[in-house]
Amino acid sequence: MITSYTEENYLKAIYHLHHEKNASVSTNSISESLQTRAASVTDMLKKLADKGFINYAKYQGVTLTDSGKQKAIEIIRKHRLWEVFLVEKLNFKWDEVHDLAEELEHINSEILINKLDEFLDFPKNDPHGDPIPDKNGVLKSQEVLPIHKLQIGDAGIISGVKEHSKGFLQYLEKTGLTLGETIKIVDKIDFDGSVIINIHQKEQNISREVAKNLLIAI
Amino acid sequence: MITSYTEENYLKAIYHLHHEKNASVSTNSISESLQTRAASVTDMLKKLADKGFINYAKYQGVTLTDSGKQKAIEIIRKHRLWEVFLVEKLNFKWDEVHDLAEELEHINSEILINKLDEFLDFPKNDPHGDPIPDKNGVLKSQEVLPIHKLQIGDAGIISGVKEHSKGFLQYLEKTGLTLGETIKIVDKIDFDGSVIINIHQKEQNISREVAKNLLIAI
DNA sequence: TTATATTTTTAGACTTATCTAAAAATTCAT
DNA sequence: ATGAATTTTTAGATAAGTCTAAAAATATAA
Repeated sequence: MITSYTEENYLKAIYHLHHEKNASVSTNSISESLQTRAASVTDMLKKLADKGFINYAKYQGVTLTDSGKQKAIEIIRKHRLWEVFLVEKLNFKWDEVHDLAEELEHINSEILINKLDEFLDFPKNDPHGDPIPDKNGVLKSQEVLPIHKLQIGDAGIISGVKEHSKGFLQYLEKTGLTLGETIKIVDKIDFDGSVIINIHQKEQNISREVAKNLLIAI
Repeated sequence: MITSYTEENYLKAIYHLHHEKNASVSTNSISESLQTRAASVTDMLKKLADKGFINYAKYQGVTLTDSGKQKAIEIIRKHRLWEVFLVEKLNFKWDEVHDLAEELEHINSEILINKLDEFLDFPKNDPHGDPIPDKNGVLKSQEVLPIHKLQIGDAGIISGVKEHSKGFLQYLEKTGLTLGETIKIVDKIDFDGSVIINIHQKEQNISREVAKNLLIAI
């Protein structure tokens, strides 16, 4: 079943929203995520249901069918492989690649993406630490937790972000909180939710916001 | 001025048609080249004229304005750089890359394409021998002639094709007529327009059709 | 040079993805 | 559990790019 650029963006958004809240996805949440009016979302949901990509009943929110899930994972695979290409081969910074990958992910060729995968030496994660599905759509999810869920004394490696905005990524870069660094929780401040971590043999304070969006593999 | 995917295809088509016949481009020739009805072409020509990309007067055919020419050359630059990438880095064959480049050429980022150019080490020609415009839109056209315009005794290097169809490129590949090979004209047969050339120290007969579409630098 | 053929344009319609405004369904709070 | 707030859907409209059918302009040929 052929999918348009737009349909692909809806499927991807539904996939991500489902994994954020682990529940059926509401019209409004899609509307917000795609910056599109709810009325337009409803129209598209009907279309995607007709094509068999989602389970949709009026007013009940949606879930992806198997074929919808597969499509979404294909697009995510393409997005993340292009991001690796842009950072590793073309020397883009990790905060510059999202929008470009957003366009490249819609180029439609299985051969192309598999050859790109090979050229990049079958990377397991994209520049933000997110796992890359393999050519069969298998996505191995690593055990990660946001910093604010760790206990004092816990240690681990920075291995992903929950928030992908340019601003956040640039902040992390500037303060040395980059993928692969080892950190340890020194203290958690109840008052404002901030966390004191040890990184590079020094103590560093991290705000609640950052702690919630920085993922650690233990 | 922003251009849609479709507008870009029209501009590119007009550019190529103009360089084929060296005259103003007719509605019907665009219609045929894009596989779109003439009525639709007329609509689009009005739009492109409004945007300042073409000179258009009813029934008179069109020419590109400076800004239209610039847009067209940008797209051609992107198309040809992506073709080099696909062949040199991803190991596609020269007859497999056209359709993919046709999609990739519409990805809109000057930084991306300049970084790609650098990554590929600033190639001068694409895998079919066509020259790649530089980042300022300067396109240096090499002195090339189709084989059927050469005289007996002339020699040169195969450096491009006029016809880009898969079938033709595969035929050339199979018979060893690839870019960079040196050839010499041994004889020209008036009867059927075929040409006998010397290549790899052997004589080889080439049909009129092939002779017309294989370009030699002398 | 006038009739015929060809090319190009106009007119009106369709599809996709979007919008606004208003109606309907659901959820929430008292 | 019922009235208010929120969410979702319906109805009708718009823009981009395409189409067919028919009219108008241009080119060609006797």
